[in-house]
Amino acid sequence: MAATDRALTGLRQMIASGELGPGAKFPPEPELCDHLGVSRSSLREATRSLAALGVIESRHGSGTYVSALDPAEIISRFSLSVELIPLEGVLQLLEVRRILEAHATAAAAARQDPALAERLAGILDRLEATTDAGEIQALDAEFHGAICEAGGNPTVTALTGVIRGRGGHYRIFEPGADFDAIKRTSDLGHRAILAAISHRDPAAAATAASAHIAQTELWLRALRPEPQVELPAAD
Amino acid sequence: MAATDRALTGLRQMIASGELGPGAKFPPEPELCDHLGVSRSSLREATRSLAALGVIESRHGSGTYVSALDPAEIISRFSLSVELIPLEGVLQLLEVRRILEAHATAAAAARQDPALAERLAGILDRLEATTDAGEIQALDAEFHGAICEAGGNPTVTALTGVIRGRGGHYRIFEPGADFDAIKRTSDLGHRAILAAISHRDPAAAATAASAHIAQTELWLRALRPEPQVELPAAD
DNA sequence: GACCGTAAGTGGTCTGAGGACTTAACATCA
DNA sequence: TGATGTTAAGTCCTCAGACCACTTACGGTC
Repeated sequence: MAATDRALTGLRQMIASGELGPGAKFPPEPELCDHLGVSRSSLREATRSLAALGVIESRHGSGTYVSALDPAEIISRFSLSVELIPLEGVLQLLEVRRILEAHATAAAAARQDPALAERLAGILDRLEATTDAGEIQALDAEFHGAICEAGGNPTVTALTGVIRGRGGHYRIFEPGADFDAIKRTSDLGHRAILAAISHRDPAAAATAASAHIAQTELWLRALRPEPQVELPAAD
Repeated sequence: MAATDRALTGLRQMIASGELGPGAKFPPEPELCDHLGVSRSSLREATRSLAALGVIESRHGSGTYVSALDPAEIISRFSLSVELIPLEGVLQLLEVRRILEAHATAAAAARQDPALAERLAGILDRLEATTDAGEIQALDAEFHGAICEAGGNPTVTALTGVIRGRGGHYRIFEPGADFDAIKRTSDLGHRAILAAISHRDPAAAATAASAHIAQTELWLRALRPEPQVELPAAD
């Protein structure tokens, strides 16, 4: 087994075995090198790998620690890779978001929290009053994020957040030919979601959220058509 | 900005800008070091980070390449971190699996594919005939995996697969006090799912899948109770 | 008791060297 | 001509040593 893989396996094993729990501190690098039988370079490449995955954190001058191992935080790390996925993959991810967010929106509607409806109404008031692309994206994220949070599963909130962030890069809301129509449709979709939540109607909330995100998927397909399919290679 | 972060940002930028698409080859390390203004150590730590996230691949003796950037493959990389998440987080993830797999199972039921039902029946015949923990886990994964695949969204298949793999580590099916009762309930759940798919009843399929996974969540809670809550620290 | 400077501990970065693997060009032989 | 084995170039992998930057805690000073 290669040196870096040996180090990687060793570090993961230290966590998986329970030797080091969330927040625990690793021994200093020289000691770990000795223990794992690799050079400092290889050890550092292994720790970087785990840090990228959100499993450990290195703090300059302090030490290397096991992260909180919180699924929401780990999923957030995914944005580094999700942001590079091309359109075809983003559409697959948007279906995931649609399914999860429909569920979370229904759960939020079932919660009977007047404060939530009030907060959401305030966000929509601001959202409907602006035409700035960046502000639209931020308020949209705040709206959906608040709903997911009320849904009660932080993992779902993190996952939908990552996907929403990726979709936002396509900037559907740049002023252009169909800007007015798209913006109006989007605003209406948000109001439908809010109405369902205010009426404490989970089924309607799920339907409204699902329809709203499905609409986004259609816009993405229309605005950024897929590249030509490559000719099949003979092999 | 730190050296490794500079390299990381630079590498990601090369992909995000479209300069390098899926499968493209990066320049040799010395050239990249020059271009990014960092040493080879820092560059290599950056490439390791992106490799851990499934964004790039280094091939010994050949070169460094952009990965296929396929969301299913990228999600698979997640298993490295998900496998270390403690129970409380796993339960949050299992809810994600329940939601997604209910959806995928419904989609599979709507597909009207007799070959699928036949294949699933074969898997269940073998599953019901064994009491070996490892074999149960493998066949269970094959059953649910085949259904998700038929659902049509590879990203959903990958995500549910990663979560299922983590849950499997708890080995609910180790022979023990309640083994017979658990096994029988599980087998019945699988048959209910298959019946819904065979009858092309998406709603029933979603319900059956959801109930089956919810049952797994209950077993996990029961068999591996959460650790004691820590006393709140004064700060 | 509060503040500050110092020193030890620890991760971050750079340089240089040699090894291991892949790939393709080339020579050889049937 | 075609297949095969050899060679060399290209590239990533690993190691070692040195120095820098940051954090933390100790002890002194006011």
